[in-house]
Amino acid sequence: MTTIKDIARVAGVSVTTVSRALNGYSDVNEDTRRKITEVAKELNYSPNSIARSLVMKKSKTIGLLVSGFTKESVKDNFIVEVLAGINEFVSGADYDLVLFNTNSSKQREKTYTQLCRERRVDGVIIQGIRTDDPYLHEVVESDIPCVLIDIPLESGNVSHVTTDNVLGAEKAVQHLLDNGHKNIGMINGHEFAFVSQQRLEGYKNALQGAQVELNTNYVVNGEFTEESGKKAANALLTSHPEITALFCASDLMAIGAMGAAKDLKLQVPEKLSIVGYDDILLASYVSPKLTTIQQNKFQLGYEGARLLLDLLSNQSKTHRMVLETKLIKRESTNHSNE
Amino acid sequence: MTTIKDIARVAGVSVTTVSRALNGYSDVNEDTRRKITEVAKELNYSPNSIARSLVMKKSKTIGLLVSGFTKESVKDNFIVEVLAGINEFVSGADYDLVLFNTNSSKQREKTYTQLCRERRVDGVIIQGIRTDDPYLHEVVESDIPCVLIDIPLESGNVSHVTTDNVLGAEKAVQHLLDNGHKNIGMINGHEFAFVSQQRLEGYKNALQGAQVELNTNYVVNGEFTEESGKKAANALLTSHPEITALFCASDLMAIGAMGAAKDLKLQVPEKLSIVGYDDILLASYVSPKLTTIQQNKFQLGYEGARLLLDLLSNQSKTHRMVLETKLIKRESTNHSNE
DNA sequence: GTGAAAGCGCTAACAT
DNA sequence: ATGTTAGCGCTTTCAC
Repeated sequence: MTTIKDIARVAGVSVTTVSRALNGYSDVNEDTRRKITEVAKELNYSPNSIARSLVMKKSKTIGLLVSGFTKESVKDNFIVEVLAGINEFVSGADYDLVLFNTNSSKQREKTYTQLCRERRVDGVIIQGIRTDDPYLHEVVESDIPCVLIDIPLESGNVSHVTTDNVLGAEKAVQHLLDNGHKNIGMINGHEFAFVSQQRLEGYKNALQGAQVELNTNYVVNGEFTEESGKKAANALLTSHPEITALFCASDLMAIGAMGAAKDLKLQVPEKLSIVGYDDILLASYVSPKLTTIQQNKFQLGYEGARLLLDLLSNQSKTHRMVLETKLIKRESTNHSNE
Repeated sequence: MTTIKDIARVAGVSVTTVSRALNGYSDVNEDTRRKITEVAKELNYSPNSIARSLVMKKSKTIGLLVSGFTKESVKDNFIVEVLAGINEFVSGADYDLVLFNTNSSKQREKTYTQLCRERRVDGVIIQGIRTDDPYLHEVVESDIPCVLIDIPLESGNVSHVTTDNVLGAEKAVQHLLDNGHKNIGMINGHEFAFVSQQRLEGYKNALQGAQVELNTNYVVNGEFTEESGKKAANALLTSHPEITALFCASDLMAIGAMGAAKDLKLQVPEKLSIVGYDDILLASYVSPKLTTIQQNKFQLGYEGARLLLDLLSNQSKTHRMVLETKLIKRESTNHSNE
C-alpha cells in the first residue's frame, strides 16, 4: 500500500505538501499539485481513512443500532425502508454507515455506548430498541450524538424523528366511526414502545370526540407480530362478539387479526372492519387489501439522518421532527350493519 | 477521552504494560493487571479501535456492497434476509459491517475498490450488483478478499456462494411437466445476472428430459420486477394463447404475471399455472398463494460471511458453496386441462 | 509555496 | 514481569 510518504519521495517534495495538495488546499503551487496528483495515480494511491480519522478525531462514520436484523423480524420491511432513507441522506454527505450487532446470538458483552465509543462513530441512529432496554438509556445519556426513531426524547445531543402517532390513530378510529361503528376494539403493541401509548391515546381521543364511551375491555395488547395479533383478535372477538371493528397498532397484527376473523367465520369487511397501522408492503397484497395508516418510513430514515448531521455540525435548529400520516382506504373496512 | 497513557500514569506503569494487561497477555503480573483494569474502569476507558487498526493493519470490519437500498427495490426482502444471515455469522466473530453507498443519488465518483481500500475493510461481501458493472470486475480482480453472492467467480481471494439455480429451475419446470403441461413459457430475468442464464439452462434441461421441444419464442426477459413481469407475461400470453403454464425467474415477476393473467381473464391456476422463484414473503400472501422455488436467503448470507472469514484467516478449504433449493407447492399451479 | 517536527492512541520488537 | 523506543499514515502548527 502506498502512502503519502512514497508519493513525497517520488515527487521530490515533503509529506506536508503532498497532504495539502491532495486535500485541495489553495496554498500549493499548481505545478506541484499536478505533479503530485500524477504520482499518486501512478502509484495507485488510496488515502488511509483510518490514519486520517486518528489524527482528525472524526471517523466520518455513523453507527446504526437496530434491533431487528434477525431471521424472524424480516416480515415488516420497516427497517429496510428506514435504512434506505438513512443511506440516501448520508451518502450525499460522505459518511459511511456501520451496522452494529445488536442482536448477537452470543451473549452480548458490550453495551451500545461501548460499541459506539470503541468504533469512534461520530454519531448514532437508534431504531427498534425497546424502551426497557437499559443500554438505550445509557447511550442516550452519554455524550454521543444520537437520533432516535420513534422514541421521543430530546437533549443537547439527542434528537428524534417520529410520526404523529396520536393523530394517526385518531384518523384510523375516526374512519371507523364515520362508517357507523360504535363497538371498536383495539389491538395495541406492547407497552415497551412509545408508539403504543400514543396510538392508544389517539384511539381514546377519537372515541371521546364521537361521544362513544371507552370500554377498557376492548383494548388488548399484542407484540406487533402477526401471530400475536391473531391471538389477541381471537380472544377479543370471542369474548366480545358485539365488536364490529378493530383498530390494530401495526399492519402485521392487523393481518393476524384477519386470520383470526377467518377462523371465526367473520367476513372482512362485511362482518368485521379492520384498520392497520404502518402501510407495510404486505398491506396491499393480502386480501382483502388492508385499510391502514401510512407512515413514510423512507422519510423517517432520511430526516433522522438529517437531524444527526445537523447535530454533528452544531447547526441543529430543532431536535425534533414529527411527520404526518395518511389514511389509506382499501378493502378491509366497510359500513357497519348495525 | 481517556487513553492508555492516562491509565499508565495513574496506575504507575508503562503504556506497554497497560496494553498487554488489557489485551489479556499472560506475561503480566495478576496484581498489576487487576490494578490496571480497575483504573481503566475508573477512568471510563474505551479502547480506540481506530488507533489499533492503524497499527495492526486490520480494521475488523467487513464491507457490504449491495445495490438495492433504494426506495424502489425494497419489495423483495431478499437483501434484508441475506443481511440478517451475514450479521448473524459476523457478530459471532467480532467484526462489524460497513454499508457502502453503492447507489448514491449523487454522481458516484469512487469505485468499489477505492471505497474498500480507503476504509481499509478487511474484506467485502458483494450482492445484487449487475455483471456488467465495471466496478465489479475491478474489485474482484483487486487484492481485496471478497465473497460474491450469486455470482460464480473464484480465485485466490474471492469465493462465492449461490444456490443451485439450474437444478432449481429444473424442479420448477418439472413440476409443471408432471402436471401435464406441455406449452410452458418462461419469464426470465435480465441478462446481466448469472442466475438468469442458469435458470434458463434448468428450464431447457427439464424440457429436454421430458422430450418437449424447446420453443424459443416462449422465453422472454423481464427485469426481476413485478411491473416487468406483468408486461412480459402479457406479451407472451397474448401472442401465444396456447401456453398453459409459466415459469418465472423471480417471485416478483410471477406476481406481475398473475396480474397480467387477471387482466386477460385467465384464471390461476385453472387456466394458467404459474411458478415463481425465490420464495419471498409476499409469495405466501398473495392469492392464490404462489408455488415457487425456495432458496434460503438467510443461509446465503450466513455462509457468505463464513466463506469470507475463512478467506481472511487463510483457512479457506473451499472457495465455492452451492446451496440446495426446494419446491414449495402452493396454489398457483394445477393440472393441465388439455 | 514548502518543509521539519510533533503527535493522534495504540502495538510490538527489543531490551532489562 | 516490565519499560524504552519506534512507528502505523496522516494532519497541522510553526518556521523559513
